[in-house]
Amino acid sequence: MSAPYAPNEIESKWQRRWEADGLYRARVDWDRPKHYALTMLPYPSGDLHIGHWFAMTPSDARARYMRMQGFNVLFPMGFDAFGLPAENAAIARNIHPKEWTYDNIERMRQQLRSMGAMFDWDREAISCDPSFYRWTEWLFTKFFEGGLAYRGEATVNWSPSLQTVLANEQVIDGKDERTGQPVVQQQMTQWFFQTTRYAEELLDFSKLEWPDPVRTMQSNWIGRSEGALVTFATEADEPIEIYTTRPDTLWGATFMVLAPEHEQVERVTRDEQRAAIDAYREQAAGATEIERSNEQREKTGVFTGGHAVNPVNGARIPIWISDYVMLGYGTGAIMAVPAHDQRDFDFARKFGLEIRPVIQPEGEALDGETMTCAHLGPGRMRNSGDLDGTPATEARGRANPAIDRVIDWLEERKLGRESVRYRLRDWLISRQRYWGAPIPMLLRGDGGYEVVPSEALPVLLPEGVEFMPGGQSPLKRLENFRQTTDAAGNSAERETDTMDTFMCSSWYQYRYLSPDFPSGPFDPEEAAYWLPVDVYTGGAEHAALHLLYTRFFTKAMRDVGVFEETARAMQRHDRSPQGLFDEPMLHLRNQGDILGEERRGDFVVATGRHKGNHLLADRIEVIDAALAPERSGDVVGEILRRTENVLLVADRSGQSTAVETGPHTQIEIPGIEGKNNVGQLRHHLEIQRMSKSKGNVVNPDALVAEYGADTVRAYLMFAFDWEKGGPWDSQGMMGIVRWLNEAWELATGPSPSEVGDRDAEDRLARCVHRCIARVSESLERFSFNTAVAALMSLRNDLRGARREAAVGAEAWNEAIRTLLLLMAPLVPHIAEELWSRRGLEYSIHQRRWPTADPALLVGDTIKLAVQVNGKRRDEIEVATDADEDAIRRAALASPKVQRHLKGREPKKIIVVPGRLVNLVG
RNA sequence: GCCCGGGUGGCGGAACGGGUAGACGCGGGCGACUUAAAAUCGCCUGGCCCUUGGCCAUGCAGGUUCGAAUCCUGCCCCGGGCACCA
Repeated sequence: MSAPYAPNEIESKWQRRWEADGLYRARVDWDRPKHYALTMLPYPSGDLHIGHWFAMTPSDARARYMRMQGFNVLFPMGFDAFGLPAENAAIARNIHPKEWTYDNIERMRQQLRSMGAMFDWDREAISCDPSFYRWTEWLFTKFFEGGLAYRGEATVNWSPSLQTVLANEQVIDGKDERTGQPVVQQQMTQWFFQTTRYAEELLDFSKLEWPDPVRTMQSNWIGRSEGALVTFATEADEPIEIYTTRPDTLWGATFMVLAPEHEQVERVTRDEQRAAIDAYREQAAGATEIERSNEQREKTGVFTGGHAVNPVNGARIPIWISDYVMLGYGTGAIMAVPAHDQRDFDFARKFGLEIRPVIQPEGEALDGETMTCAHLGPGRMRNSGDLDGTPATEARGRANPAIDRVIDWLEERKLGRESVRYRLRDWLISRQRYWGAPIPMLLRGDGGYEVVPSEALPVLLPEGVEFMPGGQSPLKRLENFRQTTDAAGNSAERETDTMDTFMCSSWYQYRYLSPDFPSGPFDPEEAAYWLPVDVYTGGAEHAALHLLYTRFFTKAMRDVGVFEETARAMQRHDRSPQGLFDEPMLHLRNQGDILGEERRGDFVVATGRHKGNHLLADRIEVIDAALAPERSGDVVGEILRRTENVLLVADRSGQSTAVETGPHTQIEIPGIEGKNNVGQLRHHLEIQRMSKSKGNVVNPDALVAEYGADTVRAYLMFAFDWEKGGPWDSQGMMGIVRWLNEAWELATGPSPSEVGDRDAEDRLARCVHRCIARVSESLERFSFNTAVAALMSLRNDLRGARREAAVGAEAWNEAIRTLLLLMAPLVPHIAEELWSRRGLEYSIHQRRWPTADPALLVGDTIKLAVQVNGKRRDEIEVATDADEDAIRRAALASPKVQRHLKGREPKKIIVVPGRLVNLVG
């Protein structure tokens, strides 16, 4: 009898051995095909959680599978280490952000090692390390020199609680996406990247194999629209340009609206309206995004007193201002067509402005006086001069005949021109915080900006600084940091803002290639071989942020020439660089989220006295829920929630009562000795996102200690659809425990028989080869749960074979050998241990993946379902190579089939090879 | 409101371009072993009925097809994203 499976002993042993042997070091080898597998790097927040395991261990299994398939696989890991939490910890606990960050990294590195993943730790990159951020800074200077980074004034999102500005992508519903704190709009001068220059290219996903939802989200975020720019003359002799996607409704424009911040407001406003306009502008400037949207879209606005002329029909129309027009989109000014735009309609109704229908729907006469909502559908143009009768469809842009004709009409008369606009804004990368890469720019005495030269990089983040409770960056007050000299030796002021941390994660995949490379962001020789990333895995929450930024970054790097040397290196190795630097990651897969487990709350009997509608409890006893009907008390039921000392208890009828406990309340929990307190009572846990405050987090370290890393890995892969995730189920782990225990016994035990039986061995070989095919195909398409299922099936087959005791040593050894190879990517430690115990050559992870023998995937005979009129009635067994005629005869020979045909001849017989035969009567 | 996903046993989930629905596992039931429990092993496990057989079943209602979880139309739920973008 051999020793039982003891995961904790074997796992650390193999982890040490693999590390000592450098088993997972990836080295350039032009004779082998490469595979760059990348999984999103963690932020070093403190501890690795189960979500990290769920993201990384299946990615590791896929990388290992590719390696066994013969690819030279690079699978690196690092830390996205700049960011606010470190700085907040510094303020709260008086620890330097650097110390906090590196302590966390040290702990998380150990936790990551416990996964048994094939991370190449020689390539580890940490974004807050000067050797890394030196090149983040350098890339900024390249972008600046290439005209892609600029300093500009814009309406930006200022977070008072974080004391910094944020990019549009980082603001959701007027709140900061990470903390949920409100954000205000302010005009500020900041550093930007010209992401908008790439809007069109970013909309092209043709080179990418990315999930549909991510592509849609990015497309929506970029928000391309086709329309026209039209200039309206005004009585103030101040022509105003507007952007519209509906030039076909120009004849229905009955007023204009400018954004309150629009610079021409000043000049079109007439004196009698100036006071009202100024008041409105002031109020709009102070409002947060939330306040603007909180008003239930009730339209507000003020008349400027000025008028414009509609260029298409000469109509005199009033000019208003309103905060429903955004300065940052289009030209910040619109023509209002209330008859065909709901927002304009609402505004016109509120302020009694004219509504003039110019698109006539089929069979219905629109009347501006009586309309109750804007008409947005198709129709024909009317009240539109020569263009009356042109059909307007629901299509957008030139695809709509009305829009198409009107744009041509405008261009012929020089009244306007076709224009494409995007919702996407330039990326605001300045942050008024300390813990980030300094922006390597100097403000000269003459007011111009210059870059810190490459030799002087990195601009080091000064360490001896004092943190203020408010969060203001200490860099601003650090005179010896600020005061410096420019290239000419004149005194200059250093930029004290740092860069958005999304900059670091936009290019980290390149630093991994050579994290110590001293003369560039990456070694072109490494890049020439490894780029681009073949498979990228991680959470879908980054769809519009990180994943859009990194695409922009790669294109920008390409355009400022960062990849030129890499391209030359590729050509030296006969690899064409054509198109290889257009996109960072070719294939993307998103895993879902693991949610908290549902748990019943304790069932309690509470007695005490009622006060109002709640109970002051003298005694609370936890009972078996099944006994509840037999017990009586003042309140009997399940604890739904606990807030401090107040329990919310729901009785059988669903009615809930607040039960208040005090120091004298006697609490009895069977199984917990001594005096119990209210904190030991368990409340109901709903399925929701895991968080410490909800008490529903699953700690992977504890699971690894109890079951071993392989079990945790396999369970995460087996229990969920990886792309979907779902609620944790602590009971399910036992299925994996049983599987691995039995695999251990099968592989360490003797073969079932001394002498083999041909038939039994043949049957087993078929099971093995079917398993090879299923596991391969599953891992190929990231279907980890079916890969584990196939391996469990093989375990069942092997169990059956052992019981039958008809398989000889040779066939058995071959089956076990293949089983271990197939298990290796998913559960690397136990596979290695069993491999070694069976005396096979180290390491299993360097062996080739088995291939399924097609001859063994099909038997001599095959079972076919027989349907009569599409309903399954019987099953027949025929020779695999039986022709249609033989199948027909066999089907007709079935008594069950004959009964259902009721003696009639079938009109038609459909034979689906390998599947079924359907007799239609 | 608009745009994406998705609704399959008690539960997690299978079912490659329409072809035997429910693989694999959890949970549950019965039995074996055991003084007992756990562990382990064996069998059963979508529902219903007139039970060597049959009927109904993939959110609901239709449709296309010899055949639909899969395709089409309409509706209902759930999850996510965007949200005065002119």
